[in-house]
Amino acid sequence: MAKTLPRPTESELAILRILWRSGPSTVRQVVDVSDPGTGYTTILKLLQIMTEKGLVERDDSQRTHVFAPAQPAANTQRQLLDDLLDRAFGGSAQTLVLQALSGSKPSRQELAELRQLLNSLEPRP
Amino acid sequence: MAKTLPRPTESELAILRILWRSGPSTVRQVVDVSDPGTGYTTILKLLQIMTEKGLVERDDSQRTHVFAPAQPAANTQRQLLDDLLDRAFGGSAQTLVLQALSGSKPSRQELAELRQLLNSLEPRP
DNA sequence: TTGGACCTACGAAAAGAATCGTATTAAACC
DNA sequence: GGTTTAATACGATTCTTTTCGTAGGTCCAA
Repeated sequence: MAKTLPRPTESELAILRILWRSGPSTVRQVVDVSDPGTGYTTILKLLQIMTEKGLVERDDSQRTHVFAPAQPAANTQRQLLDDLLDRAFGGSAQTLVLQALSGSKPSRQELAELRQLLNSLEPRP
Repeated sequence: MAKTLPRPTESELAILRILWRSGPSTVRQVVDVSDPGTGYTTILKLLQIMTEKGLVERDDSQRTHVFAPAQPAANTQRQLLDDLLDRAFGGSAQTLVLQALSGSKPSRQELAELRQLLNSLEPRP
């Protein structure tokens, strides 16, 4: 069963974003694409903590360990979204969607895709 | 000009939610609808901090002060949404919207409103 | 006019995050 | 073999957030 992981903190999320994009990475690799000025041991420590929390999985079969996200991006994103929904939007997904849409200037292309999504969601009799 | 306020912390947001729902309130009133077990001075202190940050406005013309949100809910929600968008979704509003929609089961009514919104967003020739 | 109820201010402890210095170990190189 | 290079582990420090105790002021009722 997929037990629910703790919500990643701000810096943890920054690292997860990198891992999602780059795939399994060593500390060095993460450092290389992180905000310049971030110390090596800082990121190492974070990855250690994240391993304890279960947010990432560590392959230590080689001397240089390799870290990978424990969950696909979509899962975590979903979790964060639900979370924000609860905390700030009173649980109304609609309000959230409206805000997201009304702010961005979606292209015609995006609008079309959204229409299609709406259609697919329409409850069919 | 409306300078941008700092992002509210978790507990600050909890209080904002109450103020958005109840309107301007005294400390006592906030306490009464907060999680039971939360101390009076805890909430008072939070409101003081929030006042400093500019998140709420305080009317101290009476002995018992009254606190009101500095921004309408929509503004802050918008800010939080943009923020999450950046931090977790790589800035793609569409991905976010898709996740939000595909998870909830929007009612026919909601779908209709969304369609209408889409129409209003359609770039007119 | 004093005692109790209720308010705000303030400081500080406790808990959680983020950052880094230092120690130690392992590999690689000469 | 011994030195340099590069990795992990760990503790300490700093910063932020949360929580609350205590002190001091104001109002009102007995």
